[in-house]
Amino acid sequence: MSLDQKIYEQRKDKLKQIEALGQPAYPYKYDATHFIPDVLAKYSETPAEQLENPRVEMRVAGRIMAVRLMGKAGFCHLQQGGKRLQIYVKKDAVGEKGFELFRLLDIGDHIGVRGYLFRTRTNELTVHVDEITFLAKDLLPLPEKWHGLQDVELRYRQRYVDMTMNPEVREVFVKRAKIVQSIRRYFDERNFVEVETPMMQPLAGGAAARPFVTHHNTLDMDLYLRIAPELYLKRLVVGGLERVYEINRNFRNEGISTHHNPEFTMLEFYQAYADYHDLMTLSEELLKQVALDVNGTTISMFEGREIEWGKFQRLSMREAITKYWPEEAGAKPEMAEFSDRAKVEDMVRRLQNAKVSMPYDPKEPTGRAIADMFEAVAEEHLWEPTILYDFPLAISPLSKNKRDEPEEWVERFEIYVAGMEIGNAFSELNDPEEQRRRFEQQLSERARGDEEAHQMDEDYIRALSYGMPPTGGEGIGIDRVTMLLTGSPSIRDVILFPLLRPGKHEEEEEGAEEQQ
RNA sequence: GGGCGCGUAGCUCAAUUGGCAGAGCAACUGACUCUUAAUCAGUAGGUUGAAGGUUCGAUUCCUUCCGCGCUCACCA
Repeated sequence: MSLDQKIYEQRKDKLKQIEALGQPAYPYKYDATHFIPDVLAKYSETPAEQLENPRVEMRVAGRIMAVRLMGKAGFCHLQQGGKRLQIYVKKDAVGEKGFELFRLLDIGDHIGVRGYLFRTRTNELTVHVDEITFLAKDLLPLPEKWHGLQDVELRYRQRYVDMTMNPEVREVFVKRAKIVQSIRRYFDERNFVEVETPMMQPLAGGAAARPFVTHHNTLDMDLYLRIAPELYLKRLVVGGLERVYEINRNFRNEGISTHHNPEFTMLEFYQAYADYHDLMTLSEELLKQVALDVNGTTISMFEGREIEWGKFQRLSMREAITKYWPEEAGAKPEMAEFSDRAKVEDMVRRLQNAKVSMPYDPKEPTGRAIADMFEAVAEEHLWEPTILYDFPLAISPLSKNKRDEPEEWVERFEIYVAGMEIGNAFSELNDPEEQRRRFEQQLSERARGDEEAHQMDEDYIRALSYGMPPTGGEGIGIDRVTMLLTGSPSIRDVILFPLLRPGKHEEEEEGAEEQQ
């Protein structure tokens, strides 16, 4: 028998003994009068004399996280809401049976206690218990009390243990909830309507990514998990929801890294009668507000460096390439050179000669080469919140042409913080005929082997043909914003149950199923 | 997918050049009515991720596989 099983059996036996004392093994409820974090907040400064007269009576519940038993009395720490409150259990106070129960408790058990607040000799706020109510047994041993659960894989697989042992994990997810709450409030206050659009789509559009495929049995049709809600949300703008937003999951069949999880949460919003300049202002205001709501300050720490959310820099893609152009690649390019294919090819060659690693395919459009140059040269330097604007048309099939340079450029920007892309926005293309040409261009990219190129979406073109007002649209990655605002270095630290390979246990079960 | 690293008791970690697989916590028994990583005395707990190879002898060296982490590529 393994140790785990042995402890499991021992504790089941203790549970029987607890029942024999007249306590139900799995009672239905406990009427607590106080919540432990509130008790700590309210009485942490109250001096001992003041707690004596009048006594602060209460019932509190929690999970036992530490036990110090000394013969006929003992101390425990009870954990609730990520905080711990000490309780003092004395045989004289809880009686023979009560103390018998106390001795049968293990670290990890849930109990409720009735008593009053006092301060110990070391001045720790403590509940003086006169009655213990058993609430639930922990049959499996919790990790070591001092180091907690460190194994990263186990932390993700058994998040319930991780959150019990590591209160800072709980904090991250509480903050994540606040981030979403803050975003909702921002848009609700501005008359945006929150909607939910299909996650299973016959065509996976609205972004450049490989989709997951699934199948509907009754209709006998393949469906794709959405890579973006974009095209559906714009159909809604056509239909008269002039301000609309959605916060939900996207699924992309791509690699997994510290910055990528196959399912991730995205905010997308569309505002009729706005262009990308309006969205730049909105984005700055939104992100500053969210930082304030969540952390109470516009400064957050990430990888040991400060991020100031109150101040954004704005750079065009061409400016960024020029600004961070490496010395080894020769003279910085002039603005005009970006419109000349031969000059752009020369820039790529100079970068590659300077040992800057970047992909380049001479058959691809000039615009893609420019975007790749940006990623190779500038992206990592964009630590302070940056609005990077004006993108090549070739990589932006859904954006409106830039009004003063319509041939090669579109009105699109991305938001970068700590070298990470967290947002993408543009003046939405609403000319159905131009949209059809863009899709056709994408189809030829697809034929060339680009699996991520956009597909033709006839119904979307039909929707645009009914007339979409001028509209600005934007997507913001909630997971990455959460990383930045909570100082979490990996996206897996801000996703409760990140995708992992099946563990040993699941593999065995799977094997058993296959044999049936 | 490529490169680097890791996997030892439930948890956190040791183990000299290849030479009897250990500690702390958790668990169990006992003592202890203000402890706080409680203390003290004792007990139990291992297919060293898996399979194979080299060797008198493998946690240690080699091969393959599995899982995880970091990193590069792709992506947001």
